Amino acid sequence: MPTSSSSLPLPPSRKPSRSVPAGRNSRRHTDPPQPPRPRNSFIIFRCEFQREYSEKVKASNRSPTPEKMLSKRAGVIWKNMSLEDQKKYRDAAKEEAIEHLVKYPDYKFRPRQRSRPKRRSTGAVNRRESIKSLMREHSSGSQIESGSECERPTSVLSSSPEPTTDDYPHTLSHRRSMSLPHLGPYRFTRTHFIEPVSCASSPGTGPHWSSSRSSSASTREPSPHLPAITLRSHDFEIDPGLDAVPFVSVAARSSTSSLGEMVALPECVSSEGMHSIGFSSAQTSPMAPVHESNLSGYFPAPPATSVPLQHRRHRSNTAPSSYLSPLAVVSSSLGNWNGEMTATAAATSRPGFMSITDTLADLTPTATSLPVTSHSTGDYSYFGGPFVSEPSASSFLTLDTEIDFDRTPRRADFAFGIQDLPMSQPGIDSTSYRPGVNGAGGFASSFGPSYELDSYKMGLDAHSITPAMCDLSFQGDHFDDLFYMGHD
DNA sequence: TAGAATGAAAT
DNA sequence: ATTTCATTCTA
Repeated sequence: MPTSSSSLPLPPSRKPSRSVPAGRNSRRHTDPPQPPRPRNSFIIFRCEFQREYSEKVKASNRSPTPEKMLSKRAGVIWKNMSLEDQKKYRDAAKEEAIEHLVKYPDYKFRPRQRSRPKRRSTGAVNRRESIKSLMREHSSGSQIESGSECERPTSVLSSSPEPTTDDYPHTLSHRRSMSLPHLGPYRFTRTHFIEPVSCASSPGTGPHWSSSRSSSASTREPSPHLPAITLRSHDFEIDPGLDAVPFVSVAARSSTSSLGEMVALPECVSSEGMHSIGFSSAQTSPMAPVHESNLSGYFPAPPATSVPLQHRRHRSNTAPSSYLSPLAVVSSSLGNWNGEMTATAAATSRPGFMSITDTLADLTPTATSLPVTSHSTGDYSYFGGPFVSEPSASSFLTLDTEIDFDRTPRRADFAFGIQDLPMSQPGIDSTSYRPGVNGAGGFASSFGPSYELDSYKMGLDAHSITPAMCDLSFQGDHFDDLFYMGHD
């Protein structure tokens, strides 16, 4: 096939500003820099789409940046695109692949292996065993024993002409989680309790792609005969599928957020930069929410005034963030950790708590088993009852907060002074929760002292982990999960 | 520097 | 079955 048919007018600025494409996963910075992978059809489309989009935005006076990123919308459009149109991009991708093959005959895709060892999904791990392993992991502190996640040097085949550079330092000293403080502010990583060891980023495997024409990949010419991307007006809307999105920005990605602060209801939050409540209709111009920069979360609309949440797309989650109760934290933690992603939407059972991440929401909510059901405020009755929703119902809720949901809450994560309180106090339990009157900081007085602990306990209960002892004495650094022994 | 999208390739 | 990484841009 003749490659060009270059009759179609190319957008003049063919070359994006990208000279070093380098995504964060890019292998560009590896020792012997490797050529990037050939783009797949969607990626090609996305590039075009983005270009088109920004042009349109520039031309018209649409909102500058309705979304942080266009990937999602590109995905929607891609899905709605006719197959023939898609095929054009697939062809383009194929072309690029061939080009790539010609250009880098020795290229081989070598994804780094940085994830933790996969869980036996069918393993049906005994809960007790799971707990023990949890204990092991925790008790080992920041040490991680298994070196299995090191990049295997084996990928350098013997066909490599040069002596392999793969004398890997098998040191585990360099961990990927350098940036992840153990005690500090939450970070959300979708790994698990313990950050995986990805050994010493040594990319090694030093083959040898003929480096003579190294940068040519960055001057990649998009295929000229791609179908024009037509952007319709709704492509500029905040969320075409969402008629009205009331959103509440709850505070505080402040790095100092403790769980205690996080449980604060938005209504309670009053410190500076803490919250804003607003309603935005996607039909109207996407006017900024009250504090755009602070917008961090979407509340589901109150049932009366909003669309049912049925039509949420699976992958759709623009919605920034939310804070979870400790209950949710522990639940999701245990869920993940168990390998059986039993998300609990328990957080939604409390007024003001937002839901679980979209990922978790994809899973079967188990909130019905949780004792926290009676906190309807009327305002957000959505949150009032047990959150039995279809999987997609809350999928627009996401959390990109700094919570590491895969980590068991530690002492430092809880509000000041909470660790000194007994586990249960008469009259003060999790159900005595009321929206605080003291604002965000007033955790103890607002929510009852044992709230978080109870919450934590309930999280465990929800997973049929019953406390052998309810003595949550804080020994060491984190909650003594060891006191909770599973039974089954 | 993470993360949003889909898909190809690898594990 | 699950992960990485192609791209780009923002916060």
